[in-house]
Amino acid sequence: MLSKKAKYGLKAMFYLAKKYGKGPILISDLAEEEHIPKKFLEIILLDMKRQGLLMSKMGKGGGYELSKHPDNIFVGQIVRILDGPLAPIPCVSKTAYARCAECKNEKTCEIRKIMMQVRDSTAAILDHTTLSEAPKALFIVTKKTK
Amino acid sequence: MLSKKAKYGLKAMFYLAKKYGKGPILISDLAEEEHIPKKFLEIILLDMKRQGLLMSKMGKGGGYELSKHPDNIFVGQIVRILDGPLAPIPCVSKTAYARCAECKNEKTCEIRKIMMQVRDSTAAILDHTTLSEAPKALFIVTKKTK
DNA sequence: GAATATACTACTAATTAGATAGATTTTGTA
DNA sequence: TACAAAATCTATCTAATTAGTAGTATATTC
Repeated sequence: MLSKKAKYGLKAMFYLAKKYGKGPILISDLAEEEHIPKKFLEIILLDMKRQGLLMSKMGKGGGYELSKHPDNIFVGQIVRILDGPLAPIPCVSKTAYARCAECKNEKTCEIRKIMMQVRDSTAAILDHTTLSEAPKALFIVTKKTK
Repeated sequence: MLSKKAKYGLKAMFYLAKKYGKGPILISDLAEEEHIPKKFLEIILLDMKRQGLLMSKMGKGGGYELSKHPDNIFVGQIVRILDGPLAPIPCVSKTAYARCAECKNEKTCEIRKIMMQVRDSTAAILDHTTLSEAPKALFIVTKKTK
């Protein structure tokens, strides 16, 4: 499940993508427009600024804007910043691998094999989709013939 | 993220699948073999019995076993019972749809479009994989040419 | 230096995850 | 029929995470 934090963050980023090139946008405006609690949004935007996706300016005429073109910001990056790794279990994460404490044999673990597929397909979607477009990736599901 | 509950549940189900046809298995044995806290496992198995995936027998010689052939039990069912809907956001769930409170227009929501894809690919994997096999579904990712 | 913004610190409330304890019911068998 | 083994039920409990709020500090512009 995507947290509200990530959902709000994505909403905010898509909003800023639409306004890209028009100068800084106020947190207050963004919060009001997208129905996001303002103080919560502050935290979210700050997170993304720290990770380099946003620029901010204080004082009059200030606000937030994307630090690069929407074409170059992927949805996967945003989700990882706000919700952590995409992998459903840590033992299949590429960005935050961790062994399962109770696992007897990682190589033969059926759950791991399955969740690896889930991770890969999710990552393929989110890491090919940018803020400027509808999803690029196209998925074709076929049955493997035994 | 998959909860520990779901991970333990899957482990237990794969274990019972291996023992299918050999009569009831004790919770204690299962817990010990797979390193799952016994009392927690009780709850998990009971959940799955209530949903019809397991049969149990009380008293001496009792225990748990699959209620049908492993070929006919899909990983997606188990995950849904233990962790709820597969969809990353409620507005793309097929089994538990709910509108997002803050959403202005569901039809045009970019987040929704993306998460719909994630849901569909996840479901395609989990609902084509049974307890008796390695995953059946094969995923091919291609870039949509604009 | 006043007004306007973000940045930072520090809470709090609600929910969920991950269990544990102990009593009860069912069943096989001595 | 009594006993022991096993699942089942009831009732909590604690810790972590999520979601959000309040108030203060700091930077910028006019």
